Amino acid sequence: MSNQITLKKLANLSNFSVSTVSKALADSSEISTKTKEKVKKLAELYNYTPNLLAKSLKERKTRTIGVIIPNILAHFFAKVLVGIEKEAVKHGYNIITCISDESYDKEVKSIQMLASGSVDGFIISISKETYIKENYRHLTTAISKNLPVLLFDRITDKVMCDKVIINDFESSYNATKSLIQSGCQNVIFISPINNTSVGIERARGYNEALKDQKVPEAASEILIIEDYKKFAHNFNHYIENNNIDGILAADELSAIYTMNLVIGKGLKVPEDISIIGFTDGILSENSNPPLTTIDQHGIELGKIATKTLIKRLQKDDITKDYETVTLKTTLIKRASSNIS
Amino acid sequence: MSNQITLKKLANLSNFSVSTVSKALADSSEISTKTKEKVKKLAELYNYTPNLLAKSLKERKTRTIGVIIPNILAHFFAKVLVGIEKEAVKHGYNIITCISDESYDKEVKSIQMLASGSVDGFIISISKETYIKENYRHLTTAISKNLPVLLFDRITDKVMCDKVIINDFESSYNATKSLIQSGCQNVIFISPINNTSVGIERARGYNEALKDQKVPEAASEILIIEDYKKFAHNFNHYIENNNIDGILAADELSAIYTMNLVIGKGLKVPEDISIIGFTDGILSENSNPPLTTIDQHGIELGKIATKTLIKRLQKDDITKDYETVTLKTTLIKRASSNIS
DNA sequence: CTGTTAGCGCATTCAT
DNA sequence: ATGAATGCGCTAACAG
Repeated sequence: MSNQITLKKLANLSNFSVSTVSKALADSSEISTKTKEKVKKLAELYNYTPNLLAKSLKERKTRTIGVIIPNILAHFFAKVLVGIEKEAVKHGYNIITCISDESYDKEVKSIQMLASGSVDGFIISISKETYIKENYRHLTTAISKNLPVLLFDRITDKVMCDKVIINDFESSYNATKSLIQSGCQNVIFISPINNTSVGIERARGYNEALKDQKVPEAASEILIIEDYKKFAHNFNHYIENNNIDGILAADELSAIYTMNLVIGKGLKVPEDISIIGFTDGILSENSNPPLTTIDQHGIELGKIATKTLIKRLQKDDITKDYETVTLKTTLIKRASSNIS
Repeated sequence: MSNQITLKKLANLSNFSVSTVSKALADSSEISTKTKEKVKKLAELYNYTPNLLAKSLKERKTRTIGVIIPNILAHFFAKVLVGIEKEAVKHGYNIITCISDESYDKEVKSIQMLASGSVDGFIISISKETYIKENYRHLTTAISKNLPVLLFDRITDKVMCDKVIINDFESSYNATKSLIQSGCQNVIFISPINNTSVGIERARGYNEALKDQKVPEAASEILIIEDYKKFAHNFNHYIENNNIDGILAADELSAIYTMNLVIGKGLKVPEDISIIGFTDGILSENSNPPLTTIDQHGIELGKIATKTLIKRLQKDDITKDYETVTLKTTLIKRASSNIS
């Protein structure tokens, strides 16, 4: 740490006691105006800033939020992080960010570490591996230690807490419906997030829409991406043998990646195949053709998540009246589809 | 904070004193094996984890690094952050991330806040606005408080500290040279980071290469991007009146954005115009055509920055033998250019 | 109005 | 081998 100026030093310099200095700086009504002025001037002069660690220890709260994100390179999560950071700063909170990298172990370790006094609560999106292990004890443990948890986007029913999500089912349902109404007969669904809550809901929306639209003998196929290289191989094969004219992808990268495969095959987008993706990120905006996409409003989501958590932090009883906020997405029409 | 289990509670439960428990858990040679066993078992049972805040306060170090980044939505910075986080965790450090959003005020405030006991040192990339204000006092102040600062990518001569950069001049020089050698006669340079150290070096590399290659009557033009919308307007105009056949862009987004403008004008890439960008990100890889780009090895850069800072943190005298690490970039040839 | 005292949770020096 | 006492920097109850 550092050669910091402390209350003690200020006390020595001013010939007041430590507590008087402390109160003076806090503008306590107990202290005379003269003393306050003197002390404040001195503090200014020496550029005093209170040691936040000591303050946190004393007050038993840190004004810091722990954020656990699966992958910062996905534009959606980066956007959410921007929103979280902005809103946190606005309320005088700091954030400590950990990247789980889709690993259960890293998620657990990060939470354990931060739960040892470093944060007042958590904002978390669950890693893929955690869904596979189906073990959410690290989350419930945190809550039982009085550290509120807010889950966003990738959530689970197994943990009782505040949640902020988007209307995944509906968004997916509507996008699929739009594709069909624009003339697509054979729409497939592509997902690299198959086992997350989000992936499941989006797949369900796709399936329901197909059912409701009753296209005779329509394709109904969900292609899972685990490894992009392998997927490219399989997809190229698939597209030769199947008469596809519409694709809904569960995230941004998979949409763009698939679009490039389609174009690479000599097919035209959207003339031969219409494509819609999720997340309105930098990729969708700048692809060629630009991608029709479902804007998840990541920054807004991050802000709301943070607001909700901070509200929770200010409550006495942390385990009551949990709320689940569901944000509405926006379909942004661009040249990769013909939907109206 | 929380209903944490503390040394004190463990002491009560075990009928040992706080200090004995503390020593036992630290495996001190002063304590008998039996006592150690008892205490450790109890600690395990109650899931004891030391309060890091108290530990930090006591030991006067936090094992936390403050990271200040201009914009997390730029893929390069996101990659660096991944590297920083990975390396930090590896050494038992946490990171607190602040996004300056290219604002001087936010940069200053973040550093002030974190300098009040929350971190042991900083990893920073300077905001655009800070370059304009030319005020780096917040950085030198941190250093004088014994909080080491490491600058990466966007650096300044005005602050003495460790630095990690890439060979911007050389990379830009070589890219320009490659374009010319591939047959380009009129190469322009496009930069949205005009007033940063990085932007200046890259522009210098471009200019030097033009000079050395001695193309007769070659174009030599640097287009600055401040607002993308305005730039689009100007560029469309520019390209109608100038016979351009090569573009070097100072970052990834500007490269892709410009490429789309070019294509929108009905020109072919790379047949009519070759394009090279900086940063090997998700955009370059998935654009159409894929972008020839200068890989800055962001993740690696982040790791090295973190390693360097941690090394510094372990030194006694923090103000000696500063080092500047310069990483070599890699030119990745893709279809947006014809370079060999 | 100001100062003394105590305590947040921990590590550590100094008794015993 | 164990425990008491001290202090990291701060706030706050209590005393004067």
